Amino acid sequence: MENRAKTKSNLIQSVDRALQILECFSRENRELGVTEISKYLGLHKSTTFGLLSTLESRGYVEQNLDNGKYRLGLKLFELGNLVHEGLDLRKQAYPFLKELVDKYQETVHLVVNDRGEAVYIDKVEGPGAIRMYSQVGKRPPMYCTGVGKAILAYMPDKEVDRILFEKGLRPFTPNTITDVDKLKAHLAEIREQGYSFDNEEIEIGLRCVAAPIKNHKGEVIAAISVAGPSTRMTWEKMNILAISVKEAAVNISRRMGYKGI
Amino acid sequence: MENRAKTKSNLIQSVDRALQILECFSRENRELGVTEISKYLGLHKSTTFGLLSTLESRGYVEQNLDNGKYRLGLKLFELGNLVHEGLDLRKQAYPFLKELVDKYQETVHLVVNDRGEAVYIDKVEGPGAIRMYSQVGKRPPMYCTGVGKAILAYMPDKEVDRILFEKGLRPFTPNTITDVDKLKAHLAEIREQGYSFDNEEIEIGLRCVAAPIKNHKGEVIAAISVAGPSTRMTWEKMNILAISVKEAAVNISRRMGYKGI
DNA sequence: AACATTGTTTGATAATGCAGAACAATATAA
DNA sequence: TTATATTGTTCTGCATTATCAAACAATGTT
Repeated sequence: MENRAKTKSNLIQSVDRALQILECFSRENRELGVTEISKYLGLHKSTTFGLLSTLESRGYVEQNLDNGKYRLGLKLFELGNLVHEGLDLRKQAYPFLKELVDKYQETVHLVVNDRGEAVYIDKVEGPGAIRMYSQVGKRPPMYCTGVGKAILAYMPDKEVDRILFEKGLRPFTPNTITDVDKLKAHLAEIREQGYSFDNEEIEIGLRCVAAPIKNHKGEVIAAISVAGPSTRMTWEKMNILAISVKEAAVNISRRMGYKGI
Repeated sequence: MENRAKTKSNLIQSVDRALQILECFSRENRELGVTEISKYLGLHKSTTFGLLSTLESRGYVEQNLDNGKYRLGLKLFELGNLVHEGLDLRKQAYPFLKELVDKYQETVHLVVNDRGEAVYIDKVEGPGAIRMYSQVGKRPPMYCTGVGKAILAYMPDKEVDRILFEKGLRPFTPNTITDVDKLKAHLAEIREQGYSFDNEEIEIGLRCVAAPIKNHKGEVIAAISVAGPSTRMTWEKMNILAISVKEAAVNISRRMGYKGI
């Protein structure tokens, strides 16, 4: 339609800083003070205060009047919900996730690719007492999770390089693949098989099987996985799961308009 | 702790505008173009573009490459989830419960609807020696308690039927409503008033006033009540309480993201 | 009672965001 | 097809605006 080739980043400083402030908050740090934030971002206290005040006036943060600290506000909840609803991938995928859980009694995840990062957008938990701990909205690493590798495997080589360089290849366990070339060979294998395993690469005792979901253009936009404790996830089960997970992923891809196999 | 008396709004223009952009999007307008937004907000096209680019660079909006339009991004989903988790009802409700106790010197309860059953999840006890005996975690009957009736009143008719059939309508006192049609008429009345009374329906000598709490979707997820011995809970006091309890419930609902009145 | 640390306010300075116009690419109309 | 309108994007100079620094007020700590 138009000239859609964005050039160099011409960002608006104050806006970028305000957004950075929002991203300071996390599960571990639900409440932060002005000084705390300004130290973290390297901004002056008064600058931070101005940004916070603006965010506050529109409900993106709110202040705890007991201690003066700030926390994320309800406006974000509202907008987040809007996004959540719009993710029709989620709607389309849900019945297939449910089916997998019912069949294998293990937790199933749905993850999307957000500019090189994976984001959990849904999960259906299995009945077992020993469960994989995960939270919707979280961003797991790409190179050492089933879903992440399933997504990486279908990316252009250049983008894979960029992501791996940016994030690094920290070893979470002895099984984590930390060598770029080894990982790339592994990704090629995944691409050929159409599914990926995570064999305790991010956490000892956790295995999963994942498969990529494609959109109408055939681009990999997401992935699903079935995850569980290694005790239950035997290799026999993993191989059976591979077929089922791949099948479910293909079905979801079709729902998203994918015309391929 | 600090000087917490904010004066005049000294907002940062560009940040405020960026936030305004986010708020342009809605269920009806999931995708908007640069020109569209700039017209709506009365900004210059290039200004809007700069703001959008900054928002995009951090994932707060994303572009539909097919038509160049923008939509809300996954970062908002991520942050919204964070807010959602932090919003546990109990934390939000507590100050309002405390306020009611301080004002009326009677025990206040917070109850959630757990798939058709009421569960006490918090209480703040009044100072009086004659107290209502209750335990957090307990599940009182729905049809003969103030909180239970406040929750029932907003359920789909079919679910009300199911619950009443499952649990039955055992008479605890001569005041217990044991007739289904009478109870349903009573629930309709509660729905109209926005609060419910318990007039010695579960125990002689115990009266209470309750009101429903709604979530962001307007669904009744919980209720609060002020309860005390009939000797102190005169009808005059009950009517005064009705207003206060309803008000507190509405305030808590807002904290839970409810946008209605 | 002295001190350190918070969030908040103010005002001077210059960096920064903004509008206008031009550009490129598409969609629509003739 | 050709012409026109409309889209998203880029560029640059000017003046508005965001920034920093320092001071303030109120609380928590020693």
